[in-house]
Amino acid sequence: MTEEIKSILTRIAGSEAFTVEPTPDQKFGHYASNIAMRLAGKAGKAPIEVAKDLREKIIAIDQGKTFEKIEIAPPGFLNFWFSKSVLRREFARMVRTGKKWGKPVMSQKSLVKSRQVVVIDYSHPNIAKPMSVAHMRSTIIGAALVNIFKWSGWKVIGDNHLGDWGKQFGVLIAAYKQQQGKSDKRQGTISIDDLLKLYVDYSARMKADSALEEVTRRETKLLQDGNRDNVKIWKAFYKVSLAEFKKIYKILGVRFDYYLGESYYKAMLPGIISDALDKGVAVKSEGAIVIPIEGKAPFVIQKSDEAFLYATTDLAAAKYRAERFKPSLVLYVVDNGQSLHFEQLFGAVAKLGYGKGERLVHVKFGLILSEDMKKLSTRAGRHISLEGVISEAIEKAAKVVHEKRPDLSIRERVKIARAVGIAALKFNDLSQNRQSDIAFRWESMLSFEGQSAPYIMYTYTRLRSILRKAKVPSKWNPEAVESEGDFALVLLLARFPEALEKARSTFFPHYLAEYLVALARGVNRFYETEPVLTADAPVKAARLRLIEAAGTTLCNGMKLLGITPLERM
RNA sequence: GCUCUCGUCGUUCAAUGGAUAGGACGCCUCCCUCCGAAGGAGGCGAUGCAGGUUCGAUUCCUGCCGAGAGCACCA
Repeated sequence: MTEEIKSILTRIAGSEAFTVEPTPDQKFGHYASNIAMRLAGKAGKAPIEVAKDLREKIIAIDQGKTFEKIEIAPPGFLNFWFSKSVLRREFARMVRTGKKWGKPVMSQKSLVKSRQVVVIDYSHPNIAKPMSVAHMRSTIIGAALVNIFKWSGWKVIGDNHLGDWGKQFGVLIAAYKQQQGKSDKRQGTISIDDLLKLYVDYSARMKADSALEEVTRRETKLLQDGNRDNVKIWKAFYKVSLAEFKKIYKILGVRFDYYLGESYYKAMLPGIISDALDKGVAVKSEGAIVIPIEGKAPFVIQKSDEAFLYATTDLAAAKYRAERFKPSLVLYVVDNGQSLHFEQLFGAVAKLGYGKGERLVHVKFGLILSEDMKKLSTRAGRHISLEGVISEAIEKAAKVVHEKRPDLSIRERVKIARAVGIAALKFNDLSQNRQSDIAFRWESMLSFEGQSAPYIMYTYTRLRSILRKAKVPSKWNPEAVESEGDFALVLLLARFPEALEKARSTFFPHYLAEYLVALARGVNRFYETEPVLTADAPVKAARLRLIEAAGTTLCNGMKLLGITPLERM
């Protein structure tokens, strides 16, 4: 509907930059434009005068077909009210589109031809460490972006770039070997928690004893050179960890197309170095090999002991992805703290000419901080396990469900608690601007009221409940919608495609989350004031259709954010 | 020291140049005779400080105060 206004304004005023947006208040109309204020400066006229002029021209062209009313508000806003016939047409279009409401319309042919490819690199936990709440953000934000891009018609490659290579394994292998040496207990099954303990203990001792640091460096190099013992130990750690991660992904409902971890690229690393040297992009410096980046610290791609770093791996991954997937867009869903690394990486990729024409974006997000706003870190032992958080969320949800719905079977209550707990957790993350840090607070993270996933889910179940009581008739007439409440809901539903597109193009899922909250609120208001089941037959038929459209939209929106819609709760 | 990010009701989060700064939690008042109160209606309540640009600034620029992150061989 924004487009409709934009095209009319463009026809009249040319290609001047202006905005058309939903109004902050119904009394300012349905949509408003700032075009008159934009044009006023150039025309040398008062914005109000320009607005008056535009209004006359639009009315002359439109003849009342599209707009019921156009008003001018100081200091020069043009406020538009769509005519009832346009709103009914839009409503009919939603009903016709059905479950695909919000999907961009594309013919099958143009879809195949123009289909864009995006690689989304997300989650990437470190092998041998339990996934923490910090990895959860990348996983949840990444998964939402995967869904949103897929729904928008893109070909999506979801890749889990596991941290399964590098110095941390030197630490672990050194720690592990030392422990083996001490107790002659044989290599039994090792859990991921054992690995964490090994890592934390050894790191602490390493701080006090620099000789241990040296051992670590040696073990890292041995692993990278393919030493049999070290590779064997590494493989065992890998297996244990991945099984653990997959358990959590299953609970979260997240799937990856690929698990191309850092180790996957190890054979390509020497080639990257020689390529960079051959192209004259990299130089030797202080014994290491670096790629200088203007205005920034140089990008070290080989250490002075000839070992590789994750910078090297990231370059190899960038090259590999460009060649294999030919994406037009690559998203790295990684926390803010690594901004410099990605600036360096993108600079280096450009110099090396990998993936020409593709856009690389660091989709950065804030850290999850502890309640005292300090950084959560594995090394400091302040680790909060993701599994613990998830089960606590589900437990808390279960308590509420048992209280509110003792009439349901235990089995169903368990199912509801699971869906609600996980949704609350995800939504807490997705409803916030991803770039800001968020404090780890149980109360807000597990909120079941107000601006939360359960609020949206609950709204949906109420819609479903109405639709269970009355079948949606196949015959209906959009002319039957008449009240302000009806039209307000139609307008709200009409904004879904725009909210979705904003979330997609900016890579900020919270635009979609916020929209869903607004829609849920609109729906709750709607059936507070507009009778559905008791309305006259034609109105009832139309309102049932409206309820159905709202339900579909909520359902689609929730699924995109990774929330499982429930029939009742 | 340098670079980047961020300071919004008591709390937490929105608002990337627009209208009376929006929601949620908490607190106060009211509402279950279409579905199901995990709901709805109303009230109280905020842009760190000082300048500047603009018709218009939470938003852009400068300085100060405060918080966080990063600054080549960790990931």
